[in-house]
Formats: sequence, structure tokens, C-alpha cells
Amino acid sequence: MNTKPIVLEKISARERLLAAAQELFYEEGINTVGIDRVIERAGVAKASLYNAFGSKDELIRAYLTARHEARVSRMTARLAKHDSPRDKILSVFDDMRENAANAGYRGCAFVRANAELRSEDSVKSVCDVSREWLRSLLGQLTAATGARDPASLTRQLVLLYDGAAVSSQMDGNTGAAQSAREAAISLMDAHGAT
Amino acid sequence: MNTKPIVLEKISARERLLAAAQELFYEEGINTVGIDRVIERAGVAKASLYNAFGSKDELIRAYLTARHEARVSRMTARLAKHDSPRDKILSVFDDMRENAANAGYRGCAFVRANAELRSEDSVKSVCDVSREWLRSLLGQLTAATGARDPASLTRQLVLLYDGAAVSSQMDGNTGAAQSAREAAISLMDAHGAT
DNA sequence: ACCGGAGTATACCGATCGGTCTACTATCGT
DNA sequence: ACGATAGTAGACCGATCGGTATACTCCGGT
Repeated sequence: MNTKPIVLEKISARERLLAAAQELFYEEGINTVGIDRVIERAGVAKASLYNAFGSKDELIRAYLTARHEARVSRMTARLAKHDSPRDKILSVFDDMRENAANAGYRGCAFVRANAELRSEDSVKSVCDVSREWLRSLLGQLTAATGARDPASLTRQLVLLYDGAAVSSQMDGNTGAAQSAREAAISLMDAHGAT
Repeated sequence: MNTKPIVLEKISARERLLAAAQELFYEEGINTVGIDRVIERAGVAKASLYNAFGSKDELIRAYLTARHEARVSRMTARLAKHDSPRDKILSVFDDMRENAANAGYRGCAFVRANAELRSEDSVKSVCDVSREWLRSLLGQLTAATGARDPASLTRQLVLLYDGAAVSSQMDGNTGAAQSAREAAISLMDAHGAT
């Protein structure tokens, strides 16, 4: 016999911890949620957490990294459906619109996390990676549109993206991403992006 | 003799607590900073805090309320210097630009606070007041410009404002407010605002 | 002269924090 | 049959959390 499929049903303690961290940290905040709440939700022993991650800080980093990677793969799949750079840019806002429609959407996890950090926190670097990824993606797309000043357009589109995340989070405004999408069209037109 | 001016030199415990809260809560976060740190910074006894505010929660609310009122008076003075609604709108972004230039700028205090709140927190309402004030202000101004769809323009301007706050905070991007100002011009033009 | 309000310092409370440690168990491949 | 691996429960640690209580001092108004 080959490897038994039954093994797949067993979810490792690490994965259950990560799943619990996703829910709790995102919904209630990083500082608010203690270790004990996480292991209770995961149904896992405390020692397992420290075997798998070593510290709460590393768990937080793993939580945010997983969040980033999920977004990358989700966005990659979505971008592949479009040909023109303009449509690809708009699909970024479509992605946010769909996310914000989910119950329990609480805005960008990285913005939320950043607001809780003391300065010089090691978690900050994970946030930076995620932000730079989006900035770079939009940078390439705006350049491909033939916009007059792609760097300026990129900065403005990032503002819209961040702003929509904040508005969704603070006002429960599910239409924020749609407003951002409309504004993006105006700004692309103003920059002569095709 | 009338009331002695010497009395003015005495700063009440309440005021010193509020000043300490301003620094610590804004720089390091609401949940991160404990009561003991606040009273130590204020140079005040613990009982004075609970005499003046009753709870940490009330201190937080007072901190944010003071922050809001400071912004209102600052913005009111600035708006009075301009005549056209278009210039008034741009002055909102000028205000942010000046703030972001200050060392130690950490973004919008309300966005930061909101990211730390558990749901149904009494602090949330203070954030809402501040956000509604800005939204209402921009709403009146956009209407006065004669823009085609002032409600839509308002939503988009708020996005830019929030986005600039996030970018300033997370990327240390001191030029974010300037980018937002430029984008605001494009969006006002697109809406036919004079 | 005296009283009350404001402020002080400090001890204390139960709860929770992040983290360590011991001792035990179930399952695996060899 | 065996050791390695991954996991379990739970006691324990010092520190800190928000908050309360006690007892004292200082000062201004009547």
C-alpha cells in the first residue's frame, strides 16, 4: 500500500494554532488576545505552541505571513483572468470589494497589526513585505498602461486601496471598495492610462 | 487683589494625565500602555487618575475627545483663510501634510485606536464622531463646489484622506498627503468641481 | 482656626500576561 | 520490540494588568 489518505484527516497542532490565530488576532487584535485564548481555540497544549513557534511574536509573524501568502495567490489567480493592465488594476479593487462583503471583515490585517506595534517591532517587517508587494504590483501595472506619470499614479492608487480598507473597517462601509474603484478609473483617465 | 496669576502655573493632575495619555497612547498604543506608565509620566498618584477619570476607558475617551477637538479648532482656523470651497478642500490635505511632517507622526489617532478595540467598545463612538465630522465637512464643501455628484466625490476624498494617514503611518511616507492632494485635484476636476 | 477638596505615596487585590517545566501518552518507521 | 517524534495536561514562574483602600499632607475660603 502507498501512504494512507487517512493521515490527511489529522491536522497538525501547528496548523490548528495558525487557524486559531487567524481568527482571534484578526478579529480582536494582537495585543488583546492572549496565548491562553489561542491554545484554547486551537484545542492544543501550551507546550505545542512553543514547540511549533517558540514565542508569541513568532506566531504573530506566521499569522501575518500566511495572510500575505493567501492574498498573493488569490490575487495572482484573479489577475490571470484579465489581459489589459487597466483591467488588472481594477481587479485589485474587485478583490477588496469581495473581501469586504464577507461578514466579519475588519479591514487590512497589516494595517490593524501595525497600529498595535511598539516601534522597532520584528513584526513590522512582515507588514512591510506585504505593502511593498502591492506597491510593486501596482507599479508594474501602471507602467504597462502607458500612463504619463506611472509613479505618481501608483502612489495615488495605493492611497485609494488603503483608504478603502480603513473605511470598510471603521465605518462598516461595504461600498468603500466600489468608491475606490470608481476613483481609480478617474485617476487612471487623468494620467492618460489606457 | 484679584485672582492671583500664580495659580495659572499650577497644572492640575487631570491635565497632566491627559497630556501623558496623549503622548503614550498615541505613540505606543492604547492596550500596550498600562495605567502605571501613564501616572508615572504624568508624575501623579494613581488615586488622582481614578478621581479624575474613573477608569482607563474614560481616560482613553478623554484622550481621543481632546484629540478631536484640537483638530476641529485647528481646521476651523485654517478653513477661514480660504474663500473658495475648492481651496478649503485642499487645505484639509495641507493640514495633514503639515502634521505628517512632524517627527513622531504616527498616523490618525482614531484609526490607530480603532485597530485595538474589541467590538462594541465604548471608545468606538468617539472615533465615529470624529470621522463623521470630517465626512460632513467634506460633504458641505463638495456640494458648494457644484460638483456633479458631490456624495460620490466626498466618499472618494475621504478615501484619499484615510489612505494618506495609513501610508504616512506605515511607510513613514511624508509625501503621502501631497500625493493625496494631487489626487484630490484630479478627482475634483473629474467631478466638475470648480 | 478650621474644614473640605485635591493630591500624595504605597500597599494590596484577583486576574491575566508570556513563558517554562515536568511527566505522561499515542503513533510512527525500522 | 524499540526509540524517535509529536502531542497531551497542568503546575508553576515573575511580571504586569486595571482597580481599590488606607492614611497622610497641603492649601485656600469662610
